[in-house]
Amino acid sequence: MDYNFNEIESKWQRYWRDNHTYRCSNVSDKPHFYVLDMFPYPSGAGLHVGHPLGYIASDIFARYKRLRGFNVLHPMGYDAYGLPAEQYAIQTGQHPAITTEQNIARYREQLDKIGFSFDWEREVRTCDPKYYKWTQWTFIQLFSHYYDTELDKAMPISHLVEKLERGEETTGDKPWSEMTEEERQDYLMGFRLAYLADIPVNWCPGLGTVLANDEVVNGVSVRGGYPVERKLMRQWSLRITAYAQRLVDGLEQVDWTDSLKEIQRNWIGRSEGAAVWFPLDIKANADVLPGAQAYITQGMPQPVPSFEIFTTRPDTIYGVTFMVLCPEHEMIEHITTPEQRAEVQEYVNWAKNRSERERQAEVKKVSGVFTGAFAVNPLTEERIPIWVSDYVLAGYGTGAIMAVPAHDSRDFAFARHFHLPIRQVVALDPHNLTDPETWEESMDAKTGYSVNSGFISGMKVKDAMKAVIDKIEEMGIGHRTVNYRLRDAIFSRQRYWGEPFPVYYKNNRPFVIPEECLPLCLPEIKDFKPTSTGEPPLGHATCWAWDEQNRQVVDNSRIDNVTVFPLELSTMPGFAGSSGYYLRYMDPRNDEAYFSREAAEYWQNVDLYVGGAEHATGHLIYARFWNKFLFDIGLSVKQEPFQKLVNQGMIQGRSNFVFRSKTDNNLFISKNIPGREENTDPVHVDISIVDDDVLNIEKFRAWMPEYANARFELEDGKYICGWEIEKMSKSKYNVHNPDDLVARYGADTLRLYEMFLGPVEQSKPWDTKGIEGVFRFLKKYWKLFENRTDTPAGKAELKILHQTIKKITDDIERFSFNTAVSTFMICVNDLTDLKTVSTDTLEKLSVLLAPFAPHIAEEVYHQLGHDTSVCTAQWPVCDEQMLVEDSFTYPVSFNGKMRFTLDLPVGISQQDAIAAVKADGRSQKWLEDKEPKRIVFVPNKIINIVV
RNA sequence: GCGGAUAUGGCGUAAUUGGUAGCCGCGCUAGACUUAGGAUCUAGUGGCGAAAGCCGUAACGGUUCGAGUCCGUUUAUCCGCACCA
Repeated sequence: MDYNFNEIESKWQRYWRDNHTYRCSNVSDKPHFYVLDMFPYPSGAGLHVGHPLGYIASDIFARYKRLRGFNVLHPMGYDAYGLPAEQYAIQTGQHPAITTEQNIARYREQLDKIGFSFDWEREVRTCDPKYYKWTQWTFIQLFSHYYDTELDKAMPISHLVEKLERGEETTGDKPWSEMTEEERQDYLMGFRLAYLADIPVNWCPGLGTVLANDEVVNGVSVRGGYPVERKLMRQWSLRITAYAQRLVDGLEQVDWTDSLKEIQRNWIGRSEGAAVWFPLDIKANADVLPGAQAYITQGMPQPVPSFEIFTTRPDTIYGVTFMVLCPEHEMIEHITTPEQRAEVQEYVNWAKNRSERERQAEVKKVSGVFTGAFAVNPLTEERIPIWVSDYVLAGYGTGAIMAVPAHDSRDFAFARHFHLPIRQVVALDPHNLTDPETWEESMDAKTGYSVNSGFISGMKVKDAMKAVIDKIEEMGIGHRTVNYRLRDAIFSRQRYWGEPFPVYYKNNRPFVIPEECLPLCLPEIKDFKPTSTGEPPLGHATCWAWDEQNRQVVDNSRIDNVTVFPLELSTMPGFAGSSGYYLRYMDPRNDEAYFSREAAEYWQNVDLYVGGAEHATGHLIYARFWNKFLFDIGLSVKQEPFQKLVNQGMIQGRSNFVFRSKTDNNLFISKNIPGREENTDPVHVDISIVDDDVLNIEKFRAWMPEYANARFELEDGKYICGWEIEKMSKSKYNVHNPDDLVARYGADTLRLYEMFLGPVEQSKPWDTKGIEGVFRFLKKYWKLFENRTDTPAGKAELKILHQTIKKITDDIERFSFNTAVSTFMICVNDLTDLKTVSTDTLEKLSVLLAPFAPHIAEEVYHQLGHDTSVCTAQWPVCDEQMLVEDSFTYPVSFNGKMRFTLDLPVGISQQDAIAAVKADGRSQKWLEDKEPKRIVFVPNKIINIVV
């Protein structure tokens, strides 16, 4: 009988479902293991062959761990909130919930065909109220906590209030006791981990929403590619910056690739340095001081208005020749001299109205303006001019810098452009200085010695840094500090299809609804566009007000701002739902809590997380932050959520193009015809109507109406298409669908082939050609099984089996699934050479193969007489005795060059081995009767003789 | 510009971690079986050479008895960040 994968696969998929084979319990004596995939956003395009790559790898590992006796949690769910379904709703009016539901059904159907071992009873969907109840709950907790820098953890906001009441903590301008209730609320808002504030945001008019930093690349939105502008808006944010240090430190604990850790470190961008106060030169600025009086810094030795700068190079403070403020700096208007006012005003306005994209595109252009004001270098008491320029960013440090043009390339370019002085204060050779005015570039490296620098002259850069910081701390004009590039995460989206905020507004101030009233369900609306007044889509909801007394959502008409208040109109961003889903899988049906303490204690954290590296600065940072917060408030039991992380590579597509004439829309010119390049434009063509880059002309004409009358200029009677490796996408017509491959070769072949393509971590273009090879392997395995014998295995057979057990086990542990598939092929080839194979060997082999090709393994296992699933079998153990050799074939080399091989008994001594080499006739040619100068003998490795 | 990674036959890749480079598969060549196609099977397949042999892991150099593997310099490709003071 032939290998009938269709029958086998549908039979066992049904069996696994009916028998709940992959159901996983939270109660078990077995050791636990948690294997997680990044849950997908169910897009309308369905799965292509790239999506299952990571799922197959994690499925193999999960199945392997089960066979090794672990209780394995291997769940799957859907990241169901997202922009595409909502954009589709705007275009068609179809409710995103319906679109999402349909897409999920399609995903599930496709996933089921591949034979994954997910415990579907634990499925979660981020758009399910039973799930997002806990997303909202976490938001309430974030709102009700602040970061206590002394305890270095999140604490209830009431803890801060108590400290303020006891006077252990001071508020600055106005004491807590004198504040009104509203002033107190506003003050506390500056500490809450989820807070509302006017902040510059990435506003995307094309999508009608704000976006987080990781959702914007090169000034345009990741989704849709619309331009993004800077805008000041009142928005919810998460104070992720409070966790910056812990997010850096935590990277030491986890088993991730160095490159991914490095990406996160860069994103967090920790830099050590100093904060220094530069006082204004009061004499020079006499006429501009009045408004600046408000900037007298607390704790300064003299009550002089000053501004704070941040520097990583305190050692260069003697080289400061000017200061620069960012255009948004609030002190500009108070210090600018009347003569400079018009010019400064104009510059600030120009900078403000520049789009983010323009600013980034013109980074190399130097611009700026002098304020007319001067500051005093606190160490040299020198008078230094204050400038404004947009190369200083408002969002980093204090938005003000001390410029050291000799040792900072940006300051250097600025100084050159405006003819400001450049003073060298660091030199590799202190006795051999050159005139900085002749330099072509600044000397930025943190090496060498300080020069022209008062008390630090002659010190090494590193020592000088420390000395300067010590000095400014002693003088009370600054201190040692750490700055992070990481920004707080903007948490509001002016969108419909997301989690509603459990927030209502009383006197314009936000209040959270009581936890017991969750979930606050997303209201129905008919129009998914922003309202005519520019409010988010939830502005269309008619029943979206909070009755404080009766604790329920009521009709908008009842809003009186006494007992009934308006609810928040923004919704949460995509990362809200995905930041804690891995925890919910541990206890997904719990209605009393996010997840029980027992479940968390049992599963701890994710042992193996598989997914794409594109989430490095998004999901993988947010989830770590989320988890650390839940750890602080006693829910999560581990600081780091994902112990080991494997990034699967991206499967790219190979697109085909036809070349359409620029002058004649119906004419297509074959690739290699001279002049084709100048006279045509490439147009994507569906890869299914191209074979080996040769276009099927009939199918092309039938493909789309606009091509019905296409004419062609052929070469050798064929139309040759162009090709390119691109991202696999529906719009590029280069998608390979897993369903087609499953129908043609079966799921087991698809699984094996995806693994066989190469290391899981590597990106590569999809190429279906080689799939026949693994299909052939399964057919050979099946044939082997049909020709089995009941006689016990011989020595040769046992050796092959145990070699395979050893190698496969090792390959899986190393996550090297491509070599594992090769190992299987070698094994089956070797066994085929033996003519017959024992049932015992086949049974063990079926267990080894079960993680990779579960359907055929299950069929073989059952036909060999088992009535339980191969998933519950025991992983075979390698009997090392079987692999012991009595002789080893030594490569014998002379002067490092291999000359011949020699079979010698295992365990032979060096003396005997050398004697054997000398006795061998072939060695005479190389020895030439000379005594060897040196002999290298590595048992079971090599014999090398140096003559 | 800064940071990270990668580089091996016509192609995807492998190499017990410093010990016979090219396993396994695709493709290709020849043959067997078939009316034919498909499927299957056998043999061959890094380059040069009739052969012995020589050369060969992006390039150059180094360490070593021995380097794809370790070190240095360079080149190319991919990814991340990008006025972050």
